[in-house]
Amino acid sequence: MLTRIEMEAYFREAAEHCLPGLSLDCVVIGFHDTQLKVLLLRWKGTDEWSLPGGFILKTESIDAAAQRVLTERTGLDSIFLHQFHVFGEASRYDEEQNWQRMGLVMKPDGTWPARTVSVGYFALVDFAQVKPSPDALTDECRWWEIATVPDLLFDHTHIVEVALNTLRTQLAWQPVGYKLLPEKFTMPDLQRLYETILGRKLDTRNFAKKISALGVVERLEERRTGGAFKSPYLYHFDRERYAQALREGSLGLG
Amino acid sequence: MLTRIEMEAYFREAAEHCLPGLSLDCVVIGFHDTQLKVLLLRWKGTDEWSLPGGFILKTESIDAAAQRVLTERTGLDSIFLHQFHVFGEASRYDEEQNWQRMGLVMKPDGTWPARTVSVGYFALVDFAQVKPSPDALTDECRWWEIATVPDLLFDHTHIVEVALNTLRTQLAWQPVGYKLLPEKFTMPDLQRLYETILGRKLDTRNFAKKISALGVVERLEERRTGGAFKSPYLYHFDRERYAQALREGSLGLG
DNA sequence: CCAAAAGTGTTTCAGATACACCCATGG
DNA sequence: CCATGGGTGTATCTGAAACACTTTTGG
Repeated sequence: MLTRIEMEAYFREAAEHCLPGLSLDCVVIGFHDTQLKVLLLRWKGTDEWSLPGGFILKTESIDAAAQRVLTERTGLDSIFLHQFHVFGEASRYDEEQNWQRMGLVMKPDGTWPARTVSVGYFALVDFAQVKPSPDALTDECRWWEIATVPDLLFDHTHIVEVALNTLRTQLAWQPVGYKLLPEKFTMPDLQRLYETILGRKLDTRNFAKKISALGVVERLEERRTGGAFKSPYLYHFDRERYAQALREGSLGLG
Repeated sequence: MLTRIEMEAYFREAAEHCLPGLSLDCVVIGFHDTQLKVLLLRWKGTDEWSLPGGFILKTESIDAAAQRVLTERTGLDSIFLHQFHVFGEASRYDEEQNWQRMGLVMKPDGTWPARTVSVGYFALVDFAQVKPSPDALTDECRWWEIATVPDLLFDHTHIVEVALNTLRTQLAWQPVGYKLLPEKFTMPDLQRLYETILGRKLDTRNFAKKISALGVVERLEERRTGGAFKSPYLYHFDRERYAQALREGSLGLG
């Protein structure tokens, strides 16, 4: 449980160096084991989870702040980030209940932290490269399957929903495959990824045909061995052609 | 030119009732005479133009604030608004030059107004319904053709660019026709609108065929008379089917 | 040898594109 | 009567969807 001392130090620090009333929250998305995952933090001494987020330094751009926050949480240093929405409902921080769930105590003057507007980012990361680490206010940082995410603090459940919706509708213009898959991947990997995001099955032959026709991937001699059953070929993206397909919005697939 | 008194009153007012460091700017888009137009304000006693914008009351959601700001500028009271991006570069308000262009004088302590983060909205409105009116700090409020928009204050030129790009890439999911055209319109009106946004000519027969196939419009008995040449039929949108086509993203048209 | 995933081509259909002429209207 | 934009149908092509069997591998 957070002590009053810890909480006060945290907010004093933020008030001094950061923009007032503005924060950011990141929906970090990874893909593993045919599932989309999202990175969540658990608040000290509680069972309450929230998105990784933070404040913006007075001399820092919001994009840079998001990078900084995520570098600390994931150990990665050049993360694909996309700002997707601002959450500015007057009520989003109004409820005392949320602060109590976090294990925060009231400020000495009997009030709770004031209304904050939050800028939402989604990050697309290679699951395998991330080393999740909690911060001073949280006990744990780990991946959750999208389908099993618990009820989050504040409006974070809503923020996750909006992020996923945005990802779906912008599938054609976002580097989903490029950023979520490792350097080398198999055609079934890529297909599972699209199926998961779109929420429906795709035809194997048509999928392979379309991806090949776009020329965004190159097949390697290598195969992935060690799994059960027939060993699939490995592929990697052709950086140039992938970028071009994104510009033209031809990676929507349906 | 704005006096120090006026400026001070304005910022004192804002500081007292509004969220600090946060503003919003609106790219109000209309369509007239085969051209997209944007609504701009001219600052008192200067030739400098900017987007209509404002601050967010402490108890108000950002969306509500945008509605409020635009109601005052356009005379409309239920405007289609879409939040599309947050502009949070640390440098966007840094340059004294911008404040000087606006005709603002330095604050008494020798500083300029501090960094502000701005939430960008685009509004789609029926050109004919708008009654542009300036506010206390501006002399004039009027439509500009997109192609002839002058160099705007701060990063507003950039904001307009981002708004138009967003409009183009989200064409399939935004109620562009429904909101930009009047109640009754002709097929050529609708086609010109799409051509303008997409930046290319479309085939008349194919366009009419596709729109009809989607069933989003209904042809009226009435024709538009008074123009030169053959009188075109009038149409109106089928509200239900239009909404459905938007949900399915089938109004992209190529 | 069996179970399960990987890999591969052809046919069919729908939607997109290309294309040209007559009509109505105001000046 | 003429200049200009409005209105309409068909043939063709391209890309999407439907569809099944053989191969490989570990257990």
